[in-house]
Amino acid sequence: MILDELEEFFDMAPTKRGKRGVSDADDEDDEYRRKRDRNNEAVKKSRFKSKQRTQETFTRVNKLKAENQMLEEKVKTLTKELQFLKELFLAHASNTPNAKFDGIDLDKLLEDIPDDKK
Amino acid sequence: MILDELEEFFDMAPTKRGKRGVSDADDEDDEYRRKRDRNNEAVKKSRFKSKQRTQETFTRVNKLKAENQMLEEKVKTLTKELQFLKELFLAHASNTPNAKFDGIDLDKLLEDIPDDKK
DNA sequence: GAGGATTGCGCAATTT
DNA sequence: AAAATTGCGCAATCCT
Repeated sequence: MILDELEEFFDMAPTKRGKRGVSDADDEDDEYRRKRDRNNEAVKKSRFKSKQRTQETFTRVNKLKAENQMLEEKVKTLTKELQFLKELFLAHASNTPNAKFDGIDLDKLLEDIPDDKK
Repeated sequence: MILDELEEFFDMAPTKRGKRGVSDADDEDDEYRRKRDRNNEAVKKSRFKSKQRTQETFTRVNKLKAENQMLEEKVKTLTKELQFLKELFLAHASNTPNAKFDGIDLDKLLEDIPDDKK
């Protein structure tokens, strides 16, 4: 612990601990510095990317939420439209018995359509 | 810069710089330490929460994606069903002219339903 | 203004 | 060997 602080104070490379004095082998100190600097850059870069991804994920959520609402609305509309048609259909069938509809259980027919087309 | 390192080495509180020597006033050093420890805990806590939120956001995206697919499927099904009904309707109307349908533009009627119900 | 919460930054270990 | 990722601590700053 204290050694670490001393290393920092004297700008020594921790990996070279004990191999040399303070005044010589500055190449290795320099190399250590270069290494640290490169890593610091890499860290910044990595964290930036990470933040970007997080931000994109938030954006994604909002897009999906909007899309979802649109779809819900569409389903609602289609369902109403379908309901209206069914009622119109049944009303007509009951008022004007017709060969085309005789013997057809409209309710069942209409219910079955979606399953048939799945 | 160098002062900071010395402070670290001697475990001095930066805010108390110059107010005292190294050997006395350990209360303040202790206070500094306690402060740092509390902050370190707060940092851990905060980062944990941050990770939690990120994770939840990812989960949210997946849920929404699934929900979206379900809704798309439903829309597709309803649309097909509706299309089928319209065709059946039109076929019947053309085959058996009826007072109930006379003068009604079925295509227009069917198209207009959704707008009416919006 | 004290104290927790966030955030940027650097170090070092680990991963790729 | 080098870059990317990750945990961690410090300090500045934000927020309450």
